[in-house]
Amino acid sequence: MDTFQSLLTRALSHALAAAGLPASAEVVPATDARFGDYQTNAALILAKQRGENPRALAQKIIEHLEVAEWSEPPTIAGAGFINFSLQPEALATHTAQLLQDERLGVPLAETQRRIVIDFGSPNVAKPMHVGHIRSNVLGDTLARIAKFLGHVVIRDNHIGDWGTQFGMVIYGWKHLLDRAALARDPIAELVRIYKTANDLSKSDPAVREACRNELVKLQAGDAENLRIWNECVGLSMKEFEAAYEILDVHYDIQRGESFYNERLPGVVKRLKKSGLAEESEGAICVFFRDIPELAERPCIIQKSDGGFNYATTDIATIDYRVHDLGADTIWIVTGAPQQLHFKQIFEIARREGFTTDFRHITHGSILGEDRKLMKTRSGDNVPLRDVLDEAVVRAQKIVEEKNPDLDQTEKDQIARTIGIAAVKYADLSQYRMTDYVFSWDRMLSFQGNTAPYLQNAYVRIRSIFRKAGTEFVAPNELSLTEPAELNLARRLAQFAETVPQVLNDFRPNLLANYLFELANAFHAFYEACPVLKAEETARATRLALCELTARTLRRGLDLLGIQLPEKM
RNA sequence: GCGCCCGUAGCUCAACUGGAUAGAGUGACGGCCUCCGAAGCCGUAGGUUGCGCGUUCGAGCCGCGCCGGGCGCACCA
Repeated sequence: MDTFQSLLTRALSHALAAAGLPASAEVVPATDARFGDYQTNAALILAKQRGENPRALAQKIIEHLEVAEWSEPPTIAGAGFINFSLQPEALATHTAQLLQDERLGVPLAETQRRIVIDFGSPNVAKPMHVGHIRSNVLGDTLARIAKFLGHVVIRDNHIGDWGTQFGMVIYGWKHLLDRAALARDPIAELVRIYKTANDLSKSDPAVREACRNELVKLQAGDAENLRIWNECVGLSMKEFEAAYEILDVHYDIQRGESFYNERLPGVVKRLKKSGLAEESEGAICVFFRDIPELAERPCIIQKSDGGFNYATTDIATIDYRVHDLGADTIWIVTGAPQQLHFKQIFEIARREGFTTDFRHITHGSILGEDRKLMKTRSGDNVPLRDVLDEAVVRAQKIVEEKNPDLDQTEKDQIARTIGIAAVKYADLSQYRMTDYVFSWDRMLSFQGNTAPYLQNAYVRIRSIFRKAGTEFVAPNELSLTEPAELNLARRLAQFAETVPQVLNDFRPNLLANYLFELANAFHAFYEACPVLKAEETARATRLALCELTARTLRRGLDLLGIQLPEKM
């Protein structure tokens, strides 16, 4: 089924053609309700190009517009806008159709793509902290939406399981490990031995040398070091999996950096052979002398000591994703600091002849109280688990206060659903590029534009259906008369227009904002229009609106990776 | 020094990619539970969109220059 926006856009194209005008123009949602529901500035744009009077041109377009099936007669306003107001009957028909549509009107993407989405990428032997929420939640949501729009999606967790830090971890494991502490909290103990080894190696050259030897042995395939490495990876993975379970974030594949290890020499050989890479100051580099902003910034793919680095790994990773996984599109979700790196990597891939659609999807940082980046090293970062635990605890208090009569297991379940949702939504509902200072209260707010507000709308609907006591049957016809009913129907119709828009610039906050407005329209409807007590036709219509709102909320929140309780 | 990102109500954020009188939440103040769940609804107050030029019918959005904050710039990832 079509959205009103696409129906009107098509009608506009026909009208422009009929009027002998260039037929590319767009109808967009009205910027303000007092201008109607949709608008187009086609006349303004064309008038400028042709040096004509915009209002006269608008009049000419209107004469050819055939939109009576959905809209009141279009009007000209302001400098030459054409405004459309949907007819109540058209909205009623549309709402009835949405109730028959599994996809709630959301169209499939025109061309289906095969997308590898790289997000999360935690490092072994390091704890997950608040900063990891962003990449995980953003990447997971984009994956869900891409999939819903019909793309083939492969979510890949590019785990940091290889690299120089393992020299210190293994040294620490052999000389500093406290087995009891490891059993209690494996990651904390791994961090401790890593930090200690790191500190020691700074002051003691012998330790530094020992660490480097452990690394060399690991890379040479030493059995014991491999065993230790494996155990560290296993312990970290267990920790990650627990977080993913709580966050409801999932991966299709997990290819750590170690997976690409044996491919690295081939990468360097290939790039040297093709002339893209050259030696400089003992290292093998790719230069971008023809690109001004990269001219002074070569990309090192082999260090002067012969070792490889993450650039080498990332080139091998692209290779694997395109050739082995068949990706035609790769999305990499990371923080903004890595922008230069991926600019280089993508440029190398292009020079090698890759035609893949590469996107580096960056996000802002979570800052500490000092307005500085929260770094793993600095120690003042907040562990992910603490945030999630605190979220649940705060939710428990409120559930206890609002709904003390529920039994305890139900209360716990609800608190978990609400608390985790609040954390995820706090991040998803804002523009991905903005930095913000971490604050418990902002992340764990349950009022206003928050997940619990949306969940509450859903819960109110579930409550109505429990009281109604009958299975919902979609009526053939609706009759929308009250302003609150019409408003809600309008919002419901916009879901299909909003979801695809998220992927234009990778902005889940557009969907979050939409859902907030939908919930707001529902709450207003709920206050203004009694459902169960209404007379028969109004009751049927209102139940239908409730059902469609519930389905839209469920689908929309599912795309954001947020779950719904039946009660709260 | 060069490059990227951000600057919007006291605070936290929107603004559908250049549209009309810049909108929400929160905090403050005032109303609404005899009625489907008040985690709600309705209202009031709050703005030189960091500053200055420019582009055009029209700028929070585009260009140039400043100011402030964050991040990155050769062998860590």
